[in-house]
Amino acid sequence: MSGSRKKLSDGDYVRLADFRFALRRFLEFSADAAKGEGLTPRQHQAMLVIRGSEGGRASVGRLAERLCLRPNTAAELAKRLEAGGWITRIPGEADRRVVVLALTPAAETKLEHLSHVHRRELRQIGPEISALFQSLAEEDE
Amino acid sequence: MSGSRKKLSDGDYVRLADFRFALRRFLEFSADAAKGEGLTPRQHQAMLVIRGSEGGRASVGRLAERLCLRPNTAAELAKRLEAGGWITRIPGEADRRVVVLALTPAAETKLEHLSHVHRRELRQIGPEISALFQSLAEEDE
DNA sequence: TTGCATTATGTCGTAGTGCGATACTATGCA
DNA sequence: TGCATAGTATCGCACTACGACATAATGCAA
Repeated sequence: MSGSRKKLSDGDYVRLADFRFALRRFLEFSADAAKGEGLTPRQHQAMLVIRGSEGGRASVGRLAERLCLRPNTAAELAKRLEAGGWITRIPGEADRRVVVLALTPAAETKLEHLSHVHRRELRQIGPEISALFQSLAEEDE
Repeated sequence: MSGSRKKLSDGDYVRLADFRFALRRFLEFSADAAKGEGLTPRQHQAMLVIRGSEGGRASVGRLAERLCLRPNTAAELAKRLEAGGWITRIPGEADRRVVVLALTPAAETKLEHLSHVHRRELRQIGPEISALFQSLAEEDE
């Protein structure tokens, strides 16, 4: 068991809270960056899922899976993305139930900028987060 | 500069997307754990902020800062926590504008359980996340 | 082929939550 | 004493995720 049954110390709570705070700050950074480009955070995340999928395309179902959303929510998200001109819908070829989503050139451009900024931020905070993981893994006697 | 101006590759997007996916899965895990205890995710996070603060107590303002919320939103969160019997309000002694929030015994118990589960999960995913940070930091020629 | 469970997506109404605008009290300084 | 500021609280609004439900396509079995 190696101490995982021990009562949590004040320090344990501080470490857990600090970890969540670091996570939240990153999410805030990300949300602000997206809003700065005229996107909602979810729209940005959806665009990244599509671009990071096989062939730069993703179905509504894959969107739901990778964003941890119910399928109907992903469908609404796709509708808003299409209305904003960020994606195009391509009817599935093999299975005509599926709809394949692909980024428009405008979305590609915005996503590339956002991704640059995000990678830079992640490289910045990487060591801090890793250190927090490290301290969470340690036992304090 | 070291290549941060280079065009992003397909692999770069895959890595960024994988990182976000790992993050979301943790947040889903956390949200599910909170709901399993009859708490909203925000309520759980607020409880952790309070417990992880100096003396196990936090003002509404600190809650807002550590949860990246506007002060009015934090006030509403505190109201719901009090209504649920998770916190008690203590009028500030030095400055009577502030309200100090402290966990009830019931909240302490729930938070301890949730924190155990969270620490276990974080120890589990730590290596994976750290590896993702590592791959994001690398240049791919 | 027909029948039917299953899958993928879409629609609608609802609930929760965060925010802006605003207000109120307390503080502290000129 | 007067007044700008800080901390907290209230109200109405907007967004989004979900459940319930609907629709269309698929595939398997008889």
